[in-house]
This record gives sequence, structure tokens and C-alpha cells, in this order.
Amino acid sequence: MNEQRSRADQRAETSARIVAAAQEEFAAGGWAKATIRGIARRAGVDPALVMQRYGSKEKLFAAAILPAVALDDADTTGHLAEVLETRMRALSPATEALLRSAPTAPEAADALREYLSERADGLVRAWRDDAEGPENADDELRAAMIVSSILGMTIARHLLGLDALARLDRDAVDRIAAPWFAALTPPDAVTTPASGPGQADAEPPRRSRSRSAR
Amino acid sequence: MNEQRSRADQRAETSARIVAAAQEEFAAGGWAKATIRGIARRAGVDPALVMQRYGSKEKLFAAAILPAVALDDADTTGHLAEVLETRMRALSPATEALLRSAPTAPEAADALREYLSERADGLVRAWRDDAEGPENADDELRAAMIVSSILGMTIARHLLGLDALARLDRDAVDRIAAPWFAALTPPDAVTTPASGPGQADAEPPRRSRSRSAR
DNA sequence: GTCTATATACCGATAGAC
DNA sequence: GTCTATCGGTATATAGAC
Repeated sequence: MNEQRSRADQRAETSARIVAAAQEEFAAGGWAKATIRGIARRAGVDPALVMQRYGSKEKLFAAAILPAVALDDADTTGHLAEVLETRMRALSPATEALLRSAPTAPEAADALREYLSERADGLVRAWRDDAEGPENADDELRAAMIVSSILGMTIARHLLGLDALARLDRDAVDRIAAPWFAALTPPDAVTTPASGPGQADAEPPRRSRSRSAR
Repeated sequence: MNEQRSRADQRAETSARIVAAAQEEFAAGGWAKATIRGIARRAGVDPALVMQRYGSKEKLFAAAILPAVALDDADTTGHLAEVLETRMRALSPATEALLRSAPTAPEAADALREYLSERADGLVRAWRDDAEGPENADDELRAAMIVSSILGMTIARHLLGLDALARLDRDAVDRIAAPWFAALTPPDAVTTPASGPGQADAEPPRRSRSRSAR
């Protein structure tokens, strides 16, 4: 019954292996150091095949970072503690490829900026849905500060190896980081935090459908 | 005409012009995109002269980022609001060169990690001198979170162009950012990790000098 | 002291043979 | 569909002529 695995399947499997190899290569050294030849070597295929499938290095890069910039609805509605805890764990190759390439490759910078912008917008929307208070002109600024700070901690932890951040495990996130980020939510959007780890969940329960972020 | 300048003076002036050109080139595209030829073109000298003076691209890079990683004592003792306000202004070419190169060039990553680590240590020292409380095991973690967050905001603002952060002017720093960062300073009134009822809300820092940092 | 010429190496992309 | 051969370009670094 599984006789149907013939041409198209093998082709798709090879393309997937190429993308996976590209994610590793871009993650290891960023856009500039990655080469078509090196990606082909990792994937066990011919360099010309890589070009034939994806057309150019840029298009292959776009395919490689796609899972890192794709947001579903659940991802944009907060869950700061969960995001932070995820970011302090091992990064996916796609995410690392994006972070390592963004400072020097304009296309990567555009993708990352777009991602951060959407994340921040999601935060602002969640706050306004929650509080129904007057619009605060500083909301966008606060949200941008939050997503940028998470970006900085991720870079310091995984790309620079700042070892003091290695101690930011789940317990420390609940105890220290989550309350700190919650302190940037608009005053009328969330109640005053009491002591205890329960404060990590700053989201209203009706939105708390949790789909794991990358 | 003042032809009084000796050969040594002219030589030093040329070297300085080469370093300045290198800072611009490394700042524009990071380590990988910068070329000896491009630096020489900016400086108006021959590419071979650059190699003759600095030996290699790596040594020239080290000289170029030197002013960005050199810390004097005053820099390590807090003044978070002032640091933040500076980072939200235009970056020096040396700093931009370092930030743009760190994710892909190991030497740049080492230099930036060292810089962040020293900054964080300075924060911890300032807290302990100030509060005279018991040593808190989370101090290093809090300090690392602060310096990493500033790093992230700097990257988002200047390297990615996240325009929501463009609004973080001096007024917004004093009003929003500075109190938020001050909330991560260890509370000097609490001696036990299990917080009592007295720690109701995230209070602004009473002992912080950051408010009067002019 | 400074620059011309070059050695050596690798890159992305293409054309065309199996 | 897949791979060999190669083109045209780039780079760092060096050797030696002015």
C-alpha cells in the first residue's frame, strides 16, 4: 500500500533535507558565511541541485527562516512568561539563522523587524481588549520595549554566551523575569501583582489557550 | 603653510584616518562585508598600505572597536537612565561595528560579551555598596537581564529600525524606561526571599540616583 | 615608505553532458 | 532529473618594483 512513495515523495524529502541543512548552515555562521556548497555538503546532495531547486541563495534563506517568522494567532496574544521560558531554552535552527543574519543581511533585518512589530502589536491589542480603558499613547512604546528586551536576552544568552543568563531557568523566569515584564503593562490592564509565582500568568483566562511557541 | 609636521605625525594621521574609515566600513556591513579595499578607498590610501600598517583584517577590526569596549570606572557604576538615553541616540561607528559583527564574528562576540559582563558586574557592585544588605544570589541575574535588555533595545532601534522605539526620547526614558529598569534593582528593605505583606506593589526606587542624572 | 602586480582561494550562478 | 565543468567575480595576503 505504501508503494506510492515514488518520485514526488522522494523529491519532497530531498527538498526538506536541503532546507534543514540550510537552517543549520545559516544558524552556524549567518548569511555571509553560509555557502551553497556547504549546505549541499550537509544535505548530501550536489551544489547544483540546491540551485536548481531554490533558484538562489536568497530564496533558500527565505525558505529556511520561514518557520521562525510565521506567527499564528495564539502567538500574538501575550503569554510573556511562556515566550521567555522558550527563548531561554535551545533555539531552533531557523530562529538562530534569523538572529545571526539580521544585523548584516537587509532581508533578514526586515523579516525580524516585521516579526517584532507584529508581536508588539499583539501585546497592545491584548492590553486594550483586557482593560477597555482609554488608549494610551505609550502602549506601543511599552510593547516595543518588551519584545526588544526579550530579543536582547535571547541574543546575550545564545549568541554571545553571557553565562549569567544561563541561570534564567523556568523557576527564575516565574520569580524574577515575568513580574518585571508584567510591570510594563499599562496600569489599568492588569491588577497589582501580589507575591507568588501565580503572577506569571498575566493573561486573562479566556484567552489562555496555549499553543507552544517555537 | 605649516610644514612643521614631521614624518611621524603624518604617519600617525594616516593611521588614524585608516581606523576611522575601518569603523565606518565595519559599521556599515559588519565584519564579513567589510573589505580592506573598501576601507582603503574610504581612507584615500592604497589597500596594501592598510595591510602594511595593521598586519591583518582582524587586528584592524580590534583597533576599530576598541573605543566601544573600553570602560572607565564611571561607566560601570550605574546611571541606567543616562546609558539608555545615550543608546537611543546615534551610535558611534565603533559601537555599531561591534554590534553588527558580534553575531557572526567570534572575536566580536567575545568582546561584546566581556563588555556586557563588566557592565553587569559594575551594577551588582553598585547595588551592594548602596544597600548594605545581604548578598542576593539573583543579583547577577538581574544585572544580566538589564544589560541584555538595553542591548536588545539598541539593536531593535538602530540595526533593525523598529520605529516604535524611535519614540524613546529623553522624556520617555525618564517617564517609562528608567522606572522599569529601576524595578529590577534588588529591594533593600526585604531581607528574606519569601516576601511579606509589606511588598505590595512594584515601587519606584527610593535610593536611586538615576532620577537626577543630568 | 608606498604602490603595482600577482598568488591563492572561494564564491554564486550557468550551460550543457549524462 | 542530476551532475561536471566552468565563467566571472570577489577576497586576503604577499613579493618586489618604484
